[in-house]
Amino acid sequence: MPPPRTRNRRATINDVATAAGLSRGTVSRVVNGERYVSDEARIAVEEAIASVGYVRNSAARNLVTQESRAIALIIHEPHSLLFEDPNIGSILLGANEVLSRADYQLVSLIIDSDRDSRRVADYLRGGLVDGAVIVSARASDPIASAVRDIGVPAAFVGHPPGTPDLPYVAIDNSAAARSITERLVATGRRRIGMIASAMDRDSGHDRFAGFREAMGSRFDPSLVVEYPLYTYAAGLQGMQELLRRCPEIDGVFAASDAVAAGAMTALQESGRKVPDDVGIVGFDDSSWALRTRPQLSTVRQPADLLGSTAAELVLAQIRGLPSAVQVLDTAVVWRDSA
Amino acid sequence: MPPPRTRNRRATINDVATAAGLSRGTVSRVVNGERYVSDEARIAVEEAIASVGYVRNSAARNLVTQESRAIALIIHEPHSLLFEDPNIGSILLGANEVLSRADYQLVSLIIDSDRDSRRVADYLRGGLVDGAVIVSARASDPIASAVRDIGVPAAFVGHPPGTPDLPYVAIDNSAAARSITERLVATGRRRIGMIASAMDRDSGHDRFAGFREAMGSRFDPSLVVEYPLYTYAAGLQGMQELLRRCPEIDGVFAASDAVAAGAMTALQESGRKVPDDVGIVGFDDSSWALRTRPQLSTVRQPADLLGSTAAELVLAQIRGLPSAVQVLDTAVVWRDSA
DNA sequence: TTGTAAGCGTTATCAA
DNA sequence: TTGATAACGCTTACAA
Repeated sequence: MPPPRTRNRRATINDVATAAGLSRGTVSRVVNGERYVSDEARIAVEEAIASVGYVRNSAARNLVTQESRAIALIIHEPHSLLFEDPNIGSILLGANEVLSRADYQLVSLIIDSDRDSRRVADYLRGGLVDGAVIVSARASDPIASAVRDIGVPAAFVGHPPGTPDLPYVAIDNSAAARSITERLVATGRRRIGMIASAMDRDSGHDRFAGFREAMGSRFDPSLVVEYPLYTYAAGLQGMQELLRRCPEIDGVFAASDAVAAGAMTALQESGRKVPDDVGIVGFDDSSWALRTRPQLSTVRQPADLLGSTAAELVLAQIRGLPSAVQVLDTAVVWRDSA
Repeated sequence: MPPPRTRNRRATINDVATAAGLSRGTVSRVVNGERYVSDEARIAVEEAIASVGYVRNSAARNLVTQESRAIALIIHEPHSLLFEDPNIGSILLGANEVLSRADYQLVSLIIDSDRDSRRVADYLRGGLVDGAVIVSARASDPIASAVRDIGVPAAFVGHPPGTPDLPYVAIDNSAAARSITERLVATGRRRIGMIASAMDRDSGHDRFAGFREAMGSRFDPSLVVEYPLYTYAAGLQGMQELLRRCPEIDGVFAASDAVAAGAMTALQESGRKVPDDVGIVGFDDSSWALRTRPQLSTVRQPADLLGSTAAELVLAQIRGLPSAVQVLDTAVVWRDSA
C-alpha cells in the first residue's frame, strides 16, 4: 500500500507519537536507531510511521544538530568545456565514492555566471553543507576567496595562483611536463613546439613551465601557441598555426589529450605521419588517449584519486583532524604517437 | 576588513537585533528586503549585520517557510559513461540557466551505487529541495518511482519505459532515426547496418525502432549489433563485428555520434574510405560530429533545451501551473560522412 | 513603522 | 526505558 499522499500536510513526529501512544522523544530515538528503546515501543513506532506516512524533515533536523551531512562540489568551468574534459567526471565520481562511504551526500553546484557565483556563495554561507571541494578554480577566483571567508571546511583540486591558503590536492604538473618533454627530446626530435592551454589555471601554467625548463636552451618561443581552453578545437587550430610558422616542426607537446587529439587531426590533414614525421605527446591519459590513431603517449594523472583525496581532506577538517596538502604521483605512459 | 571569524558561534538575528537596538522582526524585514522599514532602522540594521558578521541560517529559514528554493538534478549514469556524453553537460547547463534566472539553486546529485540511490531518495524526501529533474533514467529505474512516491514536483528528460507518469521532455527519437535512415537509404546504399546502444533507455530503444521501420523489408537483423553504452569503444567494436559479418556493408547508422566516431576509426583501419566505400550517420550533433574526418551527418538534438524545458516543467508544478509533456524538434544535418 | 510572540519539526537534557 | 521541556534560528501574524 502506497503511503497516504497527504498533499495537504506532511506527518510530523508528533503525529507518529500520537498514533503510537508514545512521546516525541521515543519516536525520535527509534527514527535515529538509538539504544534504550524497548522492542514493543519500537514496533509500535514503526507501525505508526507506516500508517501516517511519516518522513523526517531535514531542515528541522539540521537546525538542531547544526550539521547537514552534505558536502558541496563546486564546478567553475567555462561553459564550452564543461564535461568535454573527462577528468572532471572522474574527480566527481572519486569524491562521491568516499563521501558516500562516509554517509555524506555530495551536491554539485555549477557556476556559469556571476549570478551563480553569488547564489552558490549564499548557499554555502547558509549552512546547507558542512564542507566544500572546489574544482577547476581559475587564478584569483572570487568563489575561492568567498569560501575562505565563509570559513567552511574546504579543499581545492589544484592550487591556482591567488588562491587562499586552503588545503589542496594536486599533481606536480611542472615535473610531469618536464619528464614527458625530456622523453620526447630523447626520441631525437629537433624542433619541438608546444600547444599550451588554460594558462590561467595552475595546470596550464605549470605544464608550460615544465616544458620550458626541459627544453632549456633549445626553447623557442615562436614554437609555442596558446589557447584559453583544453579543447580538441584548440589542438586543431594550434597545430595548423604551428605548421604555418614552422613546417619542419617534428615534435609537439600538447597541454592535454584532447588538445593532442585535435593536433593529430591537423597533422594528418596536412599529410604528415605520426610518429614518423612528427612525434606528439599529450597529458591526462584520459579516454582521448586511446581514441587517436596511433594511440597517445601521455602523462597519467589519477583524476579519481584527486577527487577522493580532496573529499578526504574536507572530511578530516570536519572531524577536527589535521589535513595537509597532498601531491599525487603521475607517470609517463609511452604509446605510439612519439 | 574581513568579517570577524567567530569560529565559536555564528551570529544570529538576535545578536543583530541587540546590536542595532531593534527587534528581531525588524531585522528580519531588512534582511528580506521588505517594505515598511524606516531608513534609519535599515541603516542601523545593516551596520549591525556587518559588525557582528551575521549570515542567515538557511535551515531555520527553510523550516519556517517550508521551502528550500533548490532543485535537484539527478544523474543516474553508468560510471564509465559519465560525462563522456557531451549531452549531459548541455542538459545541466540548460537547466541551470532557467533555474538561476528564477533564483533557484540547482544541486546535482549523482547516483553511482544502490547506496547512493537510497541516500538521494532520503535527500529528496527530507524536503531539502523543492523539485527534481531526472536525467538518464533507465527502464524501471528505482529512483524514478521513488521520486513519484515522494510526491515532489519532478520532470524527466526522456521517458523510459516503466517510468511513472510524470511530466517529461523528450525528442521523438524514433521519427528522427527514421528520417536519417531514409536519407541514408536515398544515397543508394544497399547493405545498411546499425550499431545500436543503450536499448534499456528510451533513446536507444526508439532509435533502433526508427531504423527498423525505415528499413522496412530491407531490414536485416544480422546487420545489427547492440552494445550497452553510447561509447566510442562500442562503435569501434561494433563496426569490427559488422565488417566481420558482412564485409560488403556500405551503410551504417550509429546510435550516437560517439559511437559513429568509433565506427569510423574501425572503418579506416580496415582500409575503407568514408563516405566512398561506406556511408555513416550518427545521432546527437554533439562535439563529436565535428571531430571526425569527414565530419558526421547526424541528427541535431537540442540538449540544452531539453534541460531548460525540464526545469520549466518543474517550476510550473511548483507554481501550481499545468505542465504538459513536451516533445522537442530535431533536424537532420547532412555533412560529409554519408 | 516597529515590537511581541507563536510557531516551524527536530534533537537533547534531565527527571522520572 | 520513557516523557517533559527547552532549545535551534527564523518568519509572520497581530498589536501597538
